[in-house]
Amino acid sequence: MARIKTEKNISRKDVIVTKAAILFREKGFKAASMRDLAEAVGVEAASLYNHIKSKTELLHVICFGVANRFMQKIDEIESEQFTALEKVEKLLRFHISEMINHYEEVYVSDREWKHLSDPYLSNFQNQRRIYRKRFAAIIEEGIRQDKIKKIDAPTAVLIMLHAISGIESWHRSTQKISAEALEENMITILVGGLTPQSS
Amino acid sequence: MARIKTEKNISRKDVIVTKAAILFREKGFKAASMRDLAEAVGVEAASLYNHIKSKTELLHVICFGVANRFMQKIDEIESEQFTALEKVEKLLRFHISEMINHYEEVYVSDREWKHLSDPYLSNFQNQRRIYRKRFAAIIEEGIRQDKIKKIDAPTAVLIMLHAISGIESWHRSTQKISAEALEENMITILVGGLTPQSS
DNA sequence: AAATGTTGCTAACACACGTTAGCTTAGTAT
DNA sequence: ATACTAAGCTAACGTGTGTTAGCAACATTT
Repeated sequence: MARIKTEKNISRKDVIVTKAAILFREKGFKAASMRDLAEAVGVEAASLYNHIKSKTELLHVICFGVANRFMQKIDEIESEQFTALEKVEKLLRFHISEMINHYEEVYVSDREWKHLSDPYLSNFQNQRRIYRKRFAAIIEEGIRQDKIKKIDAPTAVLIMLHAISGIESWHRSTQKISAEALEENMITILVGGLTPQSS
Repeated sequence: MARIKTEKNISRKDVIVTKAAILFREKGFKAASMRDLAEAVGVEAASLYNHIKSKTELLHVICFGVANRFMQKIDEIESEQFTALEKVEKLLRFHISEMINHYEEVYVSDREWKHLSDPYLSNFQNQRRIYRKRFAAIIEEGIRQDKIKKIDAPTAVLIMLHAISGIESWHRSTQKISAEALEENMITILVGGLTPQSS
């Protein structure tokens, strides 16, 4: 009888969620089976149900865990006294570090949220829409103050968020540059693309 | 008995592939069933197999169709006499217009290629790797000529390709700006992020 | 009109999936 | 030691999946 190993302050459910994120990332939510997950955890499939309600619950936990962290961060940044451009940069750096350090969860939340079922699905989509609007509002503030190029703010948000999700490729790459170098390069290109001095 | 409607020069297989791309985009490859596809085409599931070999064949056709168009374009651009920055811009504009005009196929090729099976899978991954290296080489050429900022070229490629895949969100958005405006905004931000005058 | 290939249908297969029921064993508290 | 809960196991369920076999209807050529 194989027990799920736990350390202090880490419940068996947490272990399952973490392994699920890895699996969902590499195979996709639909293609990853509970039997796959069970094997990764070192247990029979049915045993998982002593700790979780359903496969979809795992997706809920992952997606909303990530979404909440981003919401909390934008709350924090909005309430502080920075220029619009500094706020954008701080937000970008947070996105980058989340993508680097919580790769699996962020990736899954980004790509697999479609498979949420409906009370959760529309909730998630709402949060996402609101987040992007708040991000766009910061950029528009910068435009009004002539600190950011006169561009379409929602488009800029869209570019940045997706650009950052490209870290996925970096993660799997064999010849990686360092995480710090990656972050600086991204900031250079993305913030550089916003500031008006250029061409 | 419901026949698949065809127009001139469009085979029944083409009709199926096109509908499959739409379905794979909105539900994901694994979640879209052959019965779903059959319904979309207006036929029974088994009848599809008079035109195609397997579900995976549909994914092959979609993915390699897209990949080949990009390969052909980069061949063309490399062989012409432009500055590195012009080449980058041309490539970006091609990506953008492909994403706008062949949304479903490009999106599926981008997100669902993982579900290819192995002779095709590694082939596809190879093509992708090569394409990105060639793109990066163009950027490095620009850096050597001091026309592009001293950044890590593979990172720049990664940012741009993923940024463009963000057009997905634009496509589903209700209050869209025009396709032309979208293209100009993206070029402004992305090319602006490369050129050295900024900050 | 006959013959032939094309395209569809129904029925069914084998299999993988998420999940439940019922039971056993391991750990914890009394 | 005893009782209780937590966590595992085996077996099995119902359902949905991709796909095949065999047959009927249509379209096209002879």
